Amino acid sequence: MTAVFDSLSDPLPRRLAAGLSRLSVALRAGQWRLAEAHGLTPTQAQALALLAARSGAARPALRVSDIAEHLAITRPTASDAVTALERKGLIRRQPDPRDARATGLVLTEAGTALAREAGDWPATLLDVAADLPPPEQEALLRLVTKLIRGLQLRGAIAPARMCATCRFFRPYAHPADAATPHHCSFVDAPFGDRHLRLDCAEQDPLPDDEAEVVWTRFVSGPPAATPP
Amino acid sequence: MTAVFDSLSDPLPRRLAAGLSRLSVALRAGQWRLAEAHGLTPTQAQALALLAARSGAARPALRVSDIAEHLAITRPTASDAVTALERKGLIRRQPDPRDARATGLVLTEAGTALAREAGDWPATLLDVAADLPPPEQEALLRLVTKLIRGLQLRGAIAPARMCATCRFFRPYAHPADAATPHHCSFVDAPFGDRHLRLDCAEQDPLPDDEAEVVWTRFVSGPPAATPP
DNA sequence: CGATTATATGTAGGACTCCTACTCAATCAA
DNA sequence: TTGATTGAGTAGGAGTCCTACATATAATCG
Repeated sequence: MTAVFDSLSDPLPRRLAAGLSRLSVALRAGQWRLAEAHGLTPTQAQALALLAARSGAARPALRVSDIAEHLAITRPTASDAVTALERKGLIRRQPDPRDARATGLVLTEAGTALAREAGDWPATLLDVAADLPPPEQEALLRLVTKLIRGLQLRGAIAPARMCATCRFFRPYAHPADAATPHHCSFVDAPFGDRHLRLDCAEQDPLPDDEAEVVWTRFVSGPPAATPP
Repeated sequence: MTAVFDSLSDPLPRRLAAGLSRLSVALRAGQWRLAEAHGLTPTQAQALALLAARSGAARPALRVSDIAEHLAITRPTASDAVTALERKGLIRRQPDPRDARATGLVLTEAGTALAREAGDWPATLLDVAADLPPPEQEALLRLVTKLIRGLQLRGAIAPARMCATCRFFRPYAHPADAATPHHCSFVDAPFGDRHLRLDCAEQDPLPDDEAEVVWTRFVSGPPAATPP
């Protein structure tokens, strides 16, 4: 069972961290190139993309502290980035009707247009991901979902609007259908692991205790076939 | 085969990139906390860790440009970080005997000690990785290996000293042994996916064409059982 | 040998990141 | 109404990260 290498090697989690860190280096470098081509910095581009993803006529405008939380930076740093975006004419600050202390952030037209181009992902990363066989893409998505959930539970990351903790998510509602075993009761349609979302606009988060239940059902995999 | 969600969703590679980006955000934030606790910045800590990992009495000292390449930053930025580390007494610059233009970077004793503490990974990330069931850790390591290889082939990342492109790597040399199907001819021992390394000190890279052959054998999985 | 050309590093300057500590105004709770 | 909390911003400082440019050495080619 145990092999020579078990005592020779770093523990697996440590090597995983190292690997993810290597990916992170490449990702950050790619974001620099991409953002820079549009006169932005990675932080600005991420903030712009976040605003674009979360802007809806019906939803309240994001605030500076939302940006800070989502990018895991301090509020002053987020404030810096927002100031830069405002100076570049990509966003506007407007008073928040709900709270006179707060400032809502809204995209200008120029900002909306730029978010579409600069908010994308480095082409290299997309290419590499696309080169994986589809089943492995699916497996990776599921693993990444787990990691994000773990980070979220430990408070290391802002809550993601993911299927796995959504009110509309019914894991393995169609156990007989291997391709699309889950069900989304928002659009009322079956879907599979390959459709799992990490930032769905329609997501409605469950309270922690209920989320835990749904999550457990999701990670446990399909229920065993019922004996006759 | 196709479901409603196939047309509703972002393509899977795009969602994967988004997910990896979320992990990257958390990782970078964690690196800030960790490095800061030791009076460093993430870049400085990464440079220090790199020097610690690659320092061997027998090996030539790393140079500034090696740091820049590995961290995917420009040489001036790497030069800045190295200057800061030198000012803090953690490394020394010494003339390179092979090339009078170059500067070799060596850790001081203080630097060696600090690299051990500050060069580690954020505890949160290690915990989250360790919480995955071991088979999933193994699967993730294999997937991350593939992504890194892909980034490397596209020149987006410095060559990693990974098993999968090493002269001593014999993928599926023991096809009958599911737990440790590979073989490392450096230590002359069998090992499995869970032992795959991404930065092995003993790695000896194969030339591109031979690496391609070994890589293909690795990603193809175990050979089909021989018919009787 | 001497004149390129390439390489390794470093400097300069500027925009931005990122932090802590602080101010200010609005809100909430007692 | 007083006092604590919250959202935003400022101030100041070290560091990141870039593009250009400067300097020295090395390799190459007549």
